[in-house]
Amino acid sequence: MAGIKDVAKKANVGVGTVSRMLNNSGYVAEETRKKIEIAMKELNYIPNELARNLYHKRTGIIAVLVPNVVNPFFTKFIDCVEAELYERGFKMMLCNTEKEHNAELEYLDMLNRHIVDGVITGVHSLDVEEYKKIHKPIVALDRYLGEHIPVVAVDHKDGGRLAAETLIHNGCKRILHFTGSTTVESPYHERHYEFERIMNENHIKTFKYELRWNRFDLEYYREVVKMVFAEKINFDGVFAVDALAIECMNETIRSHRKVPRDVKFVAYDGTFITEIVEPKMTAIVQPVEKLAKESVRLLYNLLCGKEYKDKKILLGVEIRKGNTTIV
Amino acid sequence: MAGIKDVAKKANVGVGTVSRMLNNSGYVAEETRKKIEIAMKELNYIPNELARNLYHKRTGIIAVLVPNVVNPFFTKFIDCVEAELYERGFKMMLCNTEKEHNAELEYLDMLNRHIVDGVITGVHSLDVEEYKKIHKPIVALDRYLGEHIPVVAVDHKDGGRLAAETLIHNGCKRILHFTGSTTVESPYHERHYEFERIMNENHIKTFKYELRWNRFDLEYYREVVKMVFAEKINFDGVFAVDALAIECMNETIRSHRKVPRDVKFVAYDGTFITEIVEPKMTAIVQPVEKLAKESVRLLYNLLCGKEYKDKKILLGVEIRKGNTTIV
DNA sequence: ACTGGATATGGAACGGGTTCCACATCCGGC
DNA sequence: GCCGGATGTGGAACCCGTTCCATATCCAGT
Repeated sequence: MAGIKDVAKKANVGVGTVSRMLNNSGYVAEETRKKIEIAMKELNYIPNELARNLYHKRTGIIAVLVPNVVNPFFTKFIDCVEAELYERGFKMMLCNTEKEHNAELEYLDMLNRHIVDGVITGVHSLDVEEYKKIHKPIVALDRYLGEHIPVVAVDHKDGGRLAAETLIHNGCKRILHFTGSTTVESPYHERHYEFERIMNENHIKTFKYELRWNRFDLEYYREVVKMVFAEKINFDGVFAVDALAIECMNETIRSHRKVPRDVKFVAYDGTFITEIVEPKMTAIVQPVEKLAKESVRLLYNLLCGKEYKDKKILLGVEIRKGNTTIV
Repeated sequence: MAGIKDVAKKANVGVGTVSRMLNNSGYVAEETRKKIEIAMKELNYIPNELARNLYHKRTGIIAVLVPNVVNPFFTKFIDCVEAELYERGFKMMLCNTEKEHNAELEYLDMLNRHIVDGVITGVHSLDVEEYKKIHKPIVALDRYLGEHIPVVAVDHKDGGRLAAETLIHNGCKRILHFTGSTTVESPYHERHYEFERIMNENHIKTFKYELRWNRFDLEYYREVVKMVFAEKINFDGVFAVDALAIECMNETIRSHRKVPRDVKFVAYDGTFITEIVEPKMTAIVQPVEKLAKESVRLLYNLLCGKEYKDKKILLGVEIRKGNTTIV
């Protein structure tokens, strides 16, 4: 409860002197320092960050927007971003936009209301127009939000290529291919275009299913798997995001077909869940930690007012061979 | 950039009137309202939340501390807490204390520095003494932090009983039992005490392994599994937290033993990962969503200054039968 | 005509820091 | 002895809203 004025009075100095001492700025005589120190201790003084923030117009808080927290890709992203922000003295405000569709707007508005200093958004929902209005530090994860907002993503085209080539080398002829929703503009579509292109080139049949926008939960993936299996398609290869690939594999196993003998799987993302299933999944691995680091780095540059030439950062992907493919 | 003063000047009114209008408090004539509205629009005025916060001594931000974000139990907890806080108009600041051991202290200090209004802590590290000093809204998840801090937890004793009885009914005679670290005081130990008690009562041999404090990651679990398997113990039942149980099962399968025929598994927590492995795991399920809801409810009561009789909230657990046990 | 409550408004004080300017002192150099 | 830079200090102004008090008007009731 004690404020800087109380400290100043108790120590018989001016408020300016106390402030200078607290911030180690300007001159304060050693003797005065001690007097103030004693006064602070006696009054149990703790600076009120709110008042500081008001003056400096910054809070040291970054909002991170994700469509879903539970999806391991986003979980890991959040985890890494938090660590990276912490390193640079920032705190992370986390926002899950899945349930409340107006949450994204609300969190963006926080930029204007000076509650957060910047935003990292991995959300794939809002109209791009909303972002155009805002000229504050924003970085996008895997999403195009207009010219002025830098994007961090992986080389999805290469990811699509790796997946396609792997399934081809494994001799797959009839492939289930689950793509993201095309209602949002995002770099990730590249992997599906490239995948299809290569499959076409090689005259391999694919069965393409477009997933619904903004659903990343297990329940939905189960629905999709049930639906697809009901069609009794004869397939020998699957390309899908981690959790969906896994659900698909489990259903395959439950239908008494062997993996990888009868069906090969390549998962996209390569989060930890692809490593805890048996057989371990072959996966295209996104370097989530690097994505997080780059996102924070870019945002930090924006915050410091540095010029960023990096409007788009593209990181490499790798394939991690598991036992859902043979070669 | 425009402030309330600019608006007042432009609309030819006093700042008080503008403020009253913004907050819908006190009287403002309809005509004046319109004038102010126009001025606000022209100046593109957005209230500065920071100034508001300073006056009201609140930020609407709650810090949530967890030892690990990636562990699905905590992930789900965070997810639910965020949603619940959002409902009540609060934002969540997320802190992972795993990497930086002083992070916990720093985030607690935010309470004093008025950066956050309250704390929900699921962290199992800091000395309880640190918490005793703080008389601000704090709620603990599954951890005792002293008389004055309410705890939300599940009935671990019952969980231990359910696990024990299940393995016994399944005819297990030699059981691997992985317990949490006993260096922290937490309600969760109850499950291990009860489990051991029942096993002793029934003269069933257990092999007990105490896990290291504050490690919830896969890498560590793998190490533990490798270590235990190296001992070539002959076991027919396992009781462990989700991810560890899964790693254990996978290693079992890789050693060409059949699940559940040769070895039965009961996982503790029952997060989604126990549902995506084949065979699906039998698990003691913690009602994470309820834990989150109760945590937020208690914290909210503290924030409102309501008396809480609820110093300890105990929620029920359930067993979800999967295919890693037979009966 | 008088009174009192409802309606309406302006502006000073406040919340708790930071910064800057004015001013004072001390010391070394010429 | 004078000058100028380094050292040191107090306090007003500011950051941007909120609240409260003083003041004013209007209208209905008696």
